[in-house]
Amino acid sequence: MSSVVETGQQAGPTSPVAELATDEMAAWRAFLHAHARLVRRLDDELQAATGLSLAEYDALVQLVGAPDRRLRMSVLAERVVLSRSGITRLVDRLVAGGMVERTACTSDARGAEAALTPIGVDALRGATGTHLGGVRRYFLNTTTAGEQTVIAQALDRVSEGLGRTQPTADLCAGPKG
Amino acid sequence: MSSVVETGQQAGPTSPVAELATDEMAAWRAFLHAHARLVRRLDDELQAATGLSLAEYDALVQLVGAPDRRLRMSVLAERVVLSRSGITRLVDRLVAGGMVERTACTSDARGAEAALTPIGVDALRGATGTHLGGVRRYFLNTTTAGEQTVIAQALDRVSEGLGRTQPTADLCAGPKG
DNA sequence: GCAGGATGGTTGCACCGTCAACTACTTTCC
DNA sequence: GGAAAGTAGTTGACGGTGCAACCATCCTGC
Repeated sequence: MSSVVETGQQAGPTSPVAELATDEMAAWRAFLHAHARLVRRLDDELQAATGLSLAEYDALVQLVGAPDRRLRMSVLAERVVLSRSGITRLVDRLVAGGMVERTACTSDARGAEAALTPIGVDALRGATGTHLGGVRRYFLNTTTAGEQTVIAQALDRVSEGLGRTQPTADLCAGPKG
Repeated sequence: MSSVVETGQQAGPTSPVAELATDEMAAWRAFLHAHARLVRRLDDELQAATGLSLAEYDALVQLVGAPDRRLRMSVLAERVVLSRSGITRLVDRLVAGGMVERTACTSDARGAEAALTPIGVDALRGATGTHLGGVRRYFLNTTTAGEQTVIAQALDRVSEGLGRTQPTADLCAGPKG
């Protein structure tokens, strides 16, 4: 994929995006592209089959795997990669659907916890088939086990790095002090 | 690895989605997670530095690489993985910023084209440094060349499959339909 | 050349997620 | 103990995106 860039009839001293065509960038663009399509498809299918969005499903998965099937709001937010307000709203929806209960945190009166209900467990169970089927069909069946291992390792490392690094702060005096 | 989805029952504290923990699913989860974090970071940095969102930047990149630096709306939509209405609005924003012009399509009066303006080229050139720097810092520097190659190949294959397959309709048709 | 159906693009509306501001509580430090 | 600072979560305002409806144009068959 490097249909990008050539055409440089105006490309003064430097073509503005020459580097986009490199192999490295191919990986990046493949990543972005595959994600967009994959998530769209999976989300559509899940929504059609169960009414759940991918994010909601993800939250249920996190909860079912948590001790006592409950998680602090902020922990859940971190796990599903959502802002605090985002998780508030997502949990609102799950609560409205009876899949989750919001309870006060015993050890910290500021805190709230989201707890999976039996309805939530059922919903998750129902959605899991659809979801895993989709992941398998569109992702796992198209890639080899070896590739999957590489992807998992490499991308975990990427996430790791991002979790800890600050925005750009010490590099260029970016936003967010 | 064993069964996949039969998820029959959820005995006691055991989760009904045990399969989510398999190696394959690890790849999928790493993929989702890395994407969420990476895109968030990159988008924030680009926005802070240039006022452009990642999607807008992507659209500019597509345009600069197109013949005559112009593209039909629908083609642009396909390339940046946006719906038709989404691309209409994105182009609206770029037009408002003077980076793009919307022109009628000479060969098809229904059609519209988005054409990059000199301002758009400048904006793109300015944004490219920030963007590539971010991609390099958070993605390329954290992964090896070999991993990048695997990722590019595997994920291109995934996109390929998704581009052609219809939603859930023809599961059997395979990625060639 | 015209009716009827396909296709390209925009608009109305609803949804989801963010940021900033706010409340309520906890922790720190004097 | 109490003020100040920090943290957890919610809310309001807002922006971006998709879907469905819509209009304009193109294409097909007669």
